[in-house]
Amino acid sequence: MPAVPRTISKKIIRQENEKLILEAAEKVFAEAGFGGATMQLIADVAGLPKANLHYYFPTKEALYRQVVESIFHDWLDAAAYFDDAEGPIDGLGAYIDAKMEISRSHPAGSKVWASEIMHRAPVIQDYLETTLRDWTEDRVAVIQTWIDRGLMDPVDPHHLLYMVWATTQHYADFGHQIETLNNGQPFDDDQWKRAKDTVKSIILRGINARARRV
Amino acid sequence: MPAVPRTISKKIIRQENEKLILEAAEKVFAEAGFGGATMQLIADVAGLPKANLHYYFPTKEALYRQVVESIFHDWLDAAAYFDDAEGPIDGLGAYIDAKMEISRSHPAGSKVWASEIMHRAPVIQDYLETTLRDWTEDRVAVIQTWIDRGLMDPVDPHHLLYMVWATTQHYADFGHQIETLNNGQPFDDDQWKRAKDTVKSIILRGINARARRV
DNA sequence: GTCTATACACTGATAGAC
DNA sequence: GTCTATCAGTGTATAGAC
Repeated sequence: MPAVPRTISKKIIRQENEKLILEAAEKVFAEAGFGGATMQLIADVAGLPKANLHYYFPTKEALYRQVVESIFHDWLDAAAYFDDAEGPIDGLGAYIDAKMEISRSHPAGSKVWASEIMHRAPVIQDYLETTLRDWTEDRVAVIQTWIDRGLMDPVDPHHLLYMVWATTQHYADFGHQIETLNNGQPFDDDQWKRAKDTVKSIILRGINARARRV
Repeated sequence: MPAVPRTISKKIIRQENEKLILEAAEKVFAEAGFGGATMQLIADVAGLPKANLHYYFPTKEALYRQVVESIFHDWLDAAAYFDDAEGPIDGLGAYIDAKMEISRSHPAGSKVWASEIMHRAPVIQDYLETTLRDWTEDRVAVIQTWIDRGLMDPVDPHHLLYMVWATTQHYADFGHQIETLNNGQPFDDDQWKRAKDTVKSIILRGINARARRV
C-alpha cells in the first residue's frame, strides 16, 4: 500500500519547496519591491524553474501575501516580553531588545513590511484594521497601567509605541544608509550592543521609567 | 528679432512642465515604488501625454533620479536650525520640529527616499558616500561639543541622529499605519502638535539636555 | 515643443509532455 | 511533481507628422 508513504513524502516535498520559495521571495521583494521583483528572479534564487513557483503559489500576489503575513506574525510574537513584565524597565526594555534582534536577524522581512505600509497596505489592510489595531490597544492599556502606578511619566502611549517601532525598525529598513555611514561596514557585535543600549537608555530615561512609585 | 523672447518663453514652458512632471512623479513613485510606477500613470497625473515625459527626461530612471535628488536636498536644508544653536534644547528641538513639519507637508518625498535606501540606494549611492557622510560627521561634531560643554549626557551622537531620523520620518513613511490606528483619520492640528511635543520631550529628556553645565 | 502610432523587450501565467 | 515552450498583456522608449 504505497499510498500513505507517497502522500507523506509529497507533503514533505511541498513543505520544503514552499519554504525555499518563501525565503527567496522575501529576499527579492525586499531588495526590489513588489513591482521590481520578478518571478524569474525569485525562481533563480530559490533554485527552481519559474513554472514551479506557479505550481505552489497561483499568482505573484498570493506569494507576496504569504511573505507579508509571515513577517506580520513575527512582529506580533516579539511582544510576548511586554505582557508579563513588572513595569516599563523590564517590559519596554525587553521589547526593544527583541525588536532590535529581529532587525538584525531578519532585515528583509522588515523592509517588505515597510514597503507594504508605504504603499498604503494594498494586501494586508484587513490585518491592520483587526489584528494590529487590537494588539496595539492592548499594549496601550498596559502602558497606561504603568503610568497609573507611577512607574513612568504620563507619556502618550501611542506615540511611545511609534517611537519604539520607528527606532528599532530603522536599523533594518535603513541598514544600508547606516552601513554606508559606518565606512561601508556592517555593524559588528559590539556596535549592535552599543546601538541597543543607546536606544534603550534614551527611551527609558526619556519617559522617566522607574522601578517603583516615587 | 524674435529669437530672444521665443527662447525665454520656451525656458518658462520647460520649467513649468518639468515642475509638473516632477511633482507627479514624486507622488506616483511614492505610492507604487519605482517598479510599480508607470510613465503612463505619471503622465496622467501630470496631465501630459506620455511622450512629453520622454522629451523632458530621457528615461524613467533619469526622472526618478531627479526626484530623489530634490528630496535629498530638502532633508539637508532642514538642519540649518541645528548649527547656530546654543545647545541641544534649541538645536535638536528645532531640528526635530523642522523634520516633523517635512513629514507632515512632504510625506511622498520621505517615502521615495526610504524606498531608495531600502533597495540599497541604486541611484544615489554616490551622494550617500560624499554629501551625506560629510553632513553627518559635521553634525556629530556639533553634538560632541554639546557633550563636552556639559549640556547633555554622553550619548553616542550617531545613534542619537538615527533616532531623530527614524522617529520623525516614521510619521511620513508609516503614515498609513498610524492613520489606520487613528480610526482611519489623518492627524488634525492638535494631534500633530501632540506628536511633535511627545517626540521632542522623550528625546531631550532621554539625553538629559540642559541649558547650562550642571 | 506636442502628440499619435508603433516598435521592441519583458513579465506573469499556462499548456502539455515527461 | 517537474519543466520546456509559448501566449497574451503591458511597459519603456522612439519615430515622425504637425
